[in-house]
Amino acid sequence: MSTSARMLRLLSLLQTHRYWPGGELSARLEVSDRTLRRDIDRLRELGYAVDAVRGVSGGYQLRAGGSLPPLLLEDEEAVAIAVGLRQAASGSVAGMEETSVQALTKVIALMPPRLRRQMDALRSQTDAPGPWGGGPQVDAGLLTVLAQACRDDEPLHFGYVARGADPTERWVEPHRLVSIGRRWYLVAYDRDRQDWRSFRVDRISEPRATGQRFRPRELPGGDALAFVQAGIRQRPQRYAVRVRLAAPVEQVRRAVGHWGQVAADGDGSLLEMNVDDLQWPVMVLAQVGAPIEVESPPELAEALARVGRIFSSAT
Amino acid sequence: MSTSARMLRLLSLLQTHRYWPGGELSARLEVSDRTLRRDIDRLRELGYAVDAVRGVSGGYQLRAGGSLPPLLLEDEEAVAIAVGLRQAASGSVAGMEETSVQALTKVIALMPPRLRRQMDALRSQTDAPGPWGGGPQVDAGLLTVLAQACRDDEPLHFGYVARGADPTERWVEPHRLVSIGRRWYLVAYDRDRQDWRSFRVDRISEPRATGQRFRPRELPGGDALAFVQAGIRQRPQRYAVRVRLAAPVEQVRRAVGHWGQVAADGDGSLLEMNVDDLQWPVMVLAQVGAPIEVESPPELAEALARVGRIFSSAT
DNA sequence: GTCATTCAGGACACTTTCTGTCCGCAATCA
DNA sequence: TGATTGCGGACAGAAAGTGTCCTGAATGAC
Repeated sequence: MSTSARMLRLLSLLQTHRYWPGGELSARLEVSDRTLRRDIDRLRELGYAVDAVRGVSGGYQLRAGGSLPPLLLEDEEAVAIAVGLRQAASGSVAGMEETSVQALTKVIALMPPRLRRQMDALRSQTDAPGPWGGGPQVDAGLLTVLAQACRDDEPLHFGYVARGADPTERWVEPHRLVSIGRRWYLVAYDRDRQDWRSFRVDRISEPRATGQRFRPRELPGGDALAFVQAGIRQRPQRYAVRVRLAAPVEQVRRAVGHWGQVAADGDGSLLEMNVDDLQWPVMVLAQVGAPIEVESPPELAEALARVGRIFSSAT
Repeated sequence: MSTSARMLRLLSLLQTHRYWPGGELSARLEVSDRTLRRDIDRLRELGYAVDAVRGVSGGYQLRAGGSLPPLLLEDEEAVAIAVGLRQAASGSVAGMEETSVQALTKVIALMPPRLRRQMDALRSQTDAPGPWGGGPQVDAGLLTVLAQACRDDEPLHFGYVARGADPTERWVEPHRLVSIGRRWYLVAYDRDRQDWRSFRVDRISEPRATGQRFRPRELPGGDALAFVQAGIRQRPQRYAVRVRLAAPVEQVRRAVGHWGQVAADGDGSLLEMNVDDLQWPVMVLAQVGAPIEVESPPELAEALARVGRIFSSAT
């Protein structure tokens, strides 16, 4: 076995069990104990912190060091990571979406097909929306295809349905993915229209990479996020929810999480949140289970009344 | 730079941008083009699939191969992975909990302190319970401490509050973590009581690893899962929810996700789910927003009626 | 304290690998 | 057709890796 391969193997061993007597390591790597010590030294020179314990039942272990060593993952671990990232990328973790997609793309691109199949098999279970799922679900598979095309400078074909328009076929040079709120946008140079456009990812269908490459252009202004924001003229109608609750702040906050602001209001609480969809606050209020006074919007009061009727007449 | 280090560097380069002209690579690694070709060959011998394109604007790229190459992650990517896995480990992804914890432990153990701090900083945002948060939230940080102690055979001190008992201090040899339903259990040998015990993780506090190690004992029967299941005599009271809804199956299923079974029932749907906590079905039913007929349990009907009154009287 | 165990690391001789330079060949694209 | 880029053999010198010594130091069992 070559030195490089052996070093990787050693790193892998140190990562899995964390604590190894030197004899065991040298046996597994089929080298003398001296060489093992040298290998350990090499790892240390590469910046990885390998601790050693001397004496009876001494041994080596990898400690967290200054930089993250190459992660050597078992198959299931890789799948778990991909699944977890997929969740994070589809917005279940605030603020991590873009980095998650980036990491996910990297993992997916390197995954052997069998692992990818395994991951897809888990998809039906994991992508299920659940009660909280509001708004169009983002397809993590789609995201990774787009992210990969951005990274590799590969031109893309895809179908696109613009707001209130007929389906069109696009042929673009993808530039960047941007996540705003709960939506994803692809900033790309449209080859047919010869101009920069931003596309809502949930309206993109059947992306086809060509395997070719293009020379990256420079986005005017350079800031993809600003470009997308400038493009969003009409925001979807939003509700500014403002509700008084006869329950202690703590209780309300536990139900709301970070999806809204909760303030004290006498003995009760004042809840404020901004949402696209009223089902969200309805669910929150159902969980709090305390008397409610809706200040705004009126639509929320109507929604509550409707659900109230249904619930009251439920046998 | 040593050969091993250069190989890792090359692998890293191939992972980040995916497509590189040979000249660029050899320049970055400060070696001749010939050596670069040899390095590429070495990678191929190690089992990594490196594609090459000849001719003008040719180059190299890493393809998904037979095995997952060592993942070389940027700092933010590592953090994203840790955050995503944390979510998955706390049960947001069904069936992946144990593997997620395993992968998470590996990543955390290798993370430099600065990344760990960064991750913890994100914790306040990501761990927020939100409207769906039913039941005690599992602390992923706690889980990784326990998982690591299991892996490294390190004895643990921790505080424990058994069901309906006073707080006690435990001194155990941790064996395995087991996830059942939405709960986590630690199977360990209790040194003071000199016997095997299973501990509910959400009742464990302040685990302290000692840095020592113990010689692993063999769990009688060998099956940690069976051991825990045998220990759970009295299950918490559960509700078998059975509800008829005047809404098409599709709509109901979208709201329910995989948290319950939905079947067609004439024009409407029949929803069945098993829960510990009735707030869950209440929220689901609030989202569906269709007329309801509760078959069981009676407690659900009461809960709905209570929420219905509150909603109806919300100004 | 004594002793066995285990990691640490210098020295040396030997082997192997690695590297750069040279070369002709093959594939690709303008 | 010619320019560009990857492929890979050959070769000699440089560099490294390796095993076998050795002594030292820390640790824990007795």
